[in-house]
Amino acid sequence: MNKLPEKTIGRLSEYRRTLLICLAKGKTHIYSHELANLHNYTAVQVRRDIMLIGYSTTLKKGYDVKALIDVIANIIDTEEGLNAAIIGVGNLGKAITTYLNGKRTKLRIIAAFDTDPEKTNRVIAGIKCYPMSEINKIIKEQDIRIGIITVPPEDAPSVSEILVSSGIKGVLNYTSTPINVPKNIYLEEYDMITSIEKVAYFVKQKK
Amino acid sequence: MNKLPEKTIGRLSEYRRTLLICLAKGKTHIYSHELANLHNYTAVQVRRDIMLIGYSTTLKKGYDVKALIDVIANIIDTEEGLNAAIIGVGNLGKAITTYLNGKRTKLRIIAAFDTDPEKTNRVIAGIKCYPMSEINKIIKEQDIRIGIITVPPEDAPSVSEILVSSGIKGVLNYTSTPINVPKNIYLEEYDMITSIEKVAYFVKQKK
DNA sequence: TAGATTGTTAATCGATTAACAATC
DNA sequence: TAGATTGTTAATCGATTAACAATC
Repeated sequence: MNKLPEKTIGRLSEYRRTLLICLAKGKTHIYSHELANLHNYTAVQVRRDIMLIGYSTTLKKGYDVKALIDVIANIIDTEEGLNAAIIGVGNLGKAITTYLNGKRTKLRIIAAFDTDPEKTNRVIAGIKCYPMSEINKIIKEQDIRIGIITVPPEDAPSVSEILVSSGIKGVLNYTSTPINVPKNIYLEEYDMITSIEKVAYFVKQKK
Repeated sequence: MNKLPEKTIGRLSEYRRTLLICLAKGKTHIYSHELANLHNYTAVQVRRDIMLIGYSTTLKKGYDVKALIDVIANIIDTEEGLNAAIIGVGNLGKAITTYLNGKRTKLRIIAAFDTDPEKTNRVIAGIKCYPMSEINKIIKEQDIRIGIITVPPEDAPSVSEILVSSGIKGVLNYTSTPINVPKNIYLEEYDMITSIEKVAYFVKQKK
């Protein structure tokens, strides 16, 4: 499966979550238009995404929910799972950890880091919190591939550097400071202020 | 200023934050390529965005930081500011409230809602937390235009319905359940699981 | 069969980038 | 002036959608 568009990957992840819920409800098959409606996408969009991953159904009774889940899992997940660490144990760090580790996914947050001595060397939100100085060591020892940055904005660049030099492969930056990473490292940035300001702009337009 | 692309609005919001930091550092002018580098965009992208908002500089010494901030503010902000409410006072709800109200923006989260009687009728993260049953009343009384949903995923659809019927104009959905709103209401959805799974996919590809 | 559905190509739409004239 | 920078159009790239043949 070579080079699926980033947008498609995002939607596949969303489809899977919906499909798992359908499965839990005992639904065995789902039409492209059903899946589309659940996500406010079009049926064509859904069919095209599914085409791209090489799955198809012989029946005209929709896609096999279980089979589709498996195909998506094959694309997104690795068999052994993937370890992640969270850097910055504030409200957001705790929210993400609790949320992600609550789901049964192939992704696990297995370590947290913070500078605050009140927080380090304790178990918070179910995972061990280490002092910042140990990032490099722990990442290597515990084979952590993904780093999630939830520190105050001014610390983002330095944290990002440490992560990169520790050999991390993917970075999720939740601070408002944009960061730079080498091309071979995958970076995703998200800032809430931007989202909220976008909403504000469109609300303003509508008046 | 009619109908700027959504992507441009997002970037303008990001530029502004960077520009404010530049201003605080005493920087009065900034080149398109400087602003671009700070965000991993291209200089053309920056110039084009700025062109679209109708700002231009006579100098060849870069954009006037202060002037550009004002132009962006004119586009995104409303003079009186905009009130928002957060629905669901868990870790994520608290994180967003603290983060947003910490910044000096024209957006204020002025009310929180939760079903948990332990939380209601108290002040949490600096704002009053009301029981869910009062959403309609408070939204109208306090002229709240934006609703931010951070409840458990299964409650998202019902919360969204209440918000819509209370006359909200913009919704930010941070749960993993996609929701539907009428066309005249602006909706932005963000789910962390999807982001992290995207990172996971690309990390996997790179192996 | 008629109607509904899928899979896929081609057309369209939107966003980014290349190219370049104008200007300091 | 030469070099750097901006503003803007045109070209390109990528993503979505329209159209439709095939099939149950």
